[in-house]
Amino acid sequence: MAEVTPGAGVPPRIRERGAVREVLDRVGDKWSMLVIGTLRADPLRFGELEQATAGVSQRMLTLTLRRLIEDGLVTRTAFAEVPPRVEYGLTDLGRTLVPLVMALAEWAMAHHEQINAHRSRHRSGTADAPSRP
Amino acid sequence: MAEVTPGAGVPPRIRERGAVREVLDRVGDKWSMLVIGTLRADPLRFGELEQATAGVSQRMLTLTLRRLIEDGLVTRTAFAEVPPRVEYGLTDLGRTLVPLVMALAEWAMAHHEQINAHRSRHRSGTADAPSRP
DNA sequence: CCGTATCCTGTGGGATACTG
DNA sequence: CAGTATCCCACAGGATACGG
Repeated sequence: MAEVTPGAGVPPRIRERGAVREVLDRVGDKWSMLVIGTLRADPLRFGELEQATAGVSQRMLTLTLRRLIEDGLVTRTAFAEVPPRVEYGLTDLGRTLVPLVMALAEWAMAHHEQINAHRSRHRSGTADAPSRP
Repeated sequence: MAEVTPGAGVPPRIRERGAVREVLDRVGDKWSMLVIGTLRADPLRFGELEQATAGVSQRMLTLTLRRLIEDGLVTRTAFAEVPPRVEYGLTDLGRTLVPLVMALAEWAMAHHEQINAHRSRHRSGTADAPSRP
């Protein structure tokens, strides 16, 4: 982590916190990461993206894409054809996020069962928490 | 649940998607990642956590911690003293998330300026998007 | 000191219908 | 096909006040 950066008077912990908050506000929503992961291989059309990202509404897909385009993570290419065709793909910047998305996916697949188990245990019995808040 | 079993009828892409959605629903909120990152070194008391996680309200810190405890990512240890003392720390499972948080932090610090620049450009001029949706 | 309870607001996000 | 517009609800999350 860039401790070398001349942070002047700002402690690195604070800068890190702000940065994490920023990135979470941007890609921590319900669909951004999923869209980026879906586009990791090659560009897709709107409809393809809609199908691939099962469960997303047109509205949210549009909004998500707009935000990602504004942030410079995704490109939008409209072909002047009939019927109209639009393709979305990752920018170089967007591609730098792909490893993180994949890491997140791997972590999730590796541990979500364990998490669900632990959660269920708490929900039902609360068998092992004597000092329950 | 037998990951060794080849995904029967379910394509791996789908499982991955579901897992990503799940993990994002759990740690993709406003404070969870931040709390985990803050606890990465050693356990902290409630008040310390509140100060370290600048901007969090008591309510949200409580709720966030409860969810993390339920999911088995964080431990809560209450010492029967006067005045009362409570310490929160990461479980082994929680610790497996730390590298991801750090990676996210590094990505954010490396690219947030570029993102902000791109966003500003779009907000003001929209100088380079002829076919604006 | 460590929370919980209550109230209140903004907004994320779904459903649906319409346009170019 | 690729969106936009509108309505509406649920809930994340802040402020404040109170309990153990």
